[in-house]
Amino acid sequence: MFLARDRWLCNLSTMEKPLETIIVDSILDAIADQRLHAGTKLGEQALSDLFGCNRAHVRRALGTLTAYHVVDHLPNRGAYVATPTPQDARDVFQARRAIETVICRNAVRQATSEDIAALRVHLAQEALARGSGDRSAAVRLSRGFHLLLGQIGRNPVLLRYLEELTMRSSLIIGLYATGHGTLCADDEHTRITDAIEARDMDAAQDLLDQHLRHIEAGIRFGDDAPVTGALSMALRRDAR
Amino acid sequence: MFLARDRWLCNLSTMEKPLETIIVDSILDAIADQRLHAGTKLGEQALSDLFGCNRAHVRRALGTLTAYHVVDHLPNRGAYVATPTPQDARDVFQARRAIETVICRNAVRQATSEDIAALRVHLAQEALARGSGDRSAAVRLSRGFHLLLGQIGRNPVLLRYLEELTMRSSLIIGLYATGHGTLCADDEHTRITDAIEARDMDAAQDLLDQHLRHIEAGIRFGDDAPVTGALSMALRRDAR
DNA sequence: ATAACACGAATTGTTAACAATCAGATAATA
DNA sequence: TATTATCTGATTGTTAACAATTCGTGTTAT
Repeated sequence: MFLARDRWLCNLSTMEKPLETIIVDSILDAIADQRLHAGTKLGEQALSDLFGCNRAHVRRALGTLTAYHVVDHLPNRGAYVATPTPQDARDVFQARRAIETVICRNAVRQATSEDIAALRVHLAQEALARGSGDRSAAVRLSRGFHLLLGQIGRNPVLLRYLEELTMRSSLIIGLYATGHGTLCADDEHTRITDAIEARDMDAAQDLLDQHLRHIEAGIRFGDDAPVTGALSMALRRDAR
Repeated sequence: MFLARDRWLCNLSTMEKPLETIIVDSILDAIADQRLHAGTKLGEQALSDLFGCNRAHVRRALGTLTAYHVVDHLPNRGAYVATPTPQDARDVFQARRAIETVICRNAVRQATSEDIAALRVHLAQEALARGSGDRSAAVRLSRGFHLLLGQIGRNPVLLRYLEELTMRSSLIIGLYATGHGTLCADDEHTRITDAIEARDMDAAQDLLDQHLRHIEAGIRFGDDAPVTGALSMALRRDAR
């Protein structure tokens, strides 16, 4: 039984992403960068115009985003960027601890020297973004560190869940973040990398668990003011 | 901001499920019951005829099943029931251990007496199905035990992942199961329930972890013979 | 006999038109 | 004035027709 792998490899050379993927990633990036705020309506016509494509494509993209629980789909009313409740936030972070601790142990077990090097490069980028005060890049790179860990862990199932959970975390942090405290986790990433390089499984796991608890502790619940942002403005990725 | 909850409650009285959900659940049940085997083609026209509906509905249903990783979607070729590799199986079971151990601790912490009673009822049903030699019911109820545990844990995020993972597990067991050994876990369910009732968190977690390892150990890799089954025959749920 | 090729049938992917539903505004009534 | 009813524009949901690709079969050439 032959899969369509040759076709994928062929397309990889030209990097022609399928249209739906482009839409999904654009919206996901906009949410991660907090250019799209919770509660923003994602109209089908508006998105069709923005991406110059058919409404059916937008519809499928919104479907997968709904499956990610990153947008809420209200029947006959349309799709809106999800507004996670405080309870949602607790559930998401508990799930992250459950999944990322295992990912972390996998990473310690299987990290190659190239993987460690990639982590160091990423840490440097994080430090750079931090130094230049680019909050948007800092958020994206912070998420990227966890995703990189997930790739090193080499369990696609856990990696996929991690992608979804970090995405929802971005939304949550965007909603409830206190001005500081939520992003001051730079040295924690460094310490986790050190533990991985030292092959200290328990230490790495503990550090990651504590790291996630710190992030969660930096969230202020209570006043939920879902700020509605403009759609076309948020989706242009000039700032990148 | 008002959600469409009233509408849902209204529809709950008449139990009018949305069409797509019916299709998804039918296929999922057929896979869980092993009436649909790995590799079976899920043609859009065939499904449209079977469910007497539009092809677009089938298309969406197949899309969500693809998101579940329960069917593989090959561009321009159609949808097939997924054929998990041995590596997939290992990844899935590692993810299950990561998630279900946390679910189990939640269950110990939050189980009410009604929850315990529900577990006991379920155990009785399992014993009954086992006694009558109904393998299909045994598989479904075995999965149901884990899902019930997930509901008691009261973390919707973890519960959703568990639903997907148990579904994929059904596929895996259907593919690689040795005749016996994979279903002889009845008393393990009982012992887990006992530990939950005794509020012994560590014991419950250990029992569940060992339970999952036993299931995984009962899988024979090596000879993958994806048996293709007939579609219309598999989807009729007379045997239920 | 086997491999390569071509053609037709069947299946998937895309698009646009149509129907149904909802939000907001306007008007009517107590 | 506040409330309800109705109407209109806009948005979502559905359907069917059309285009593109693939699969199986039969043919031909080596």
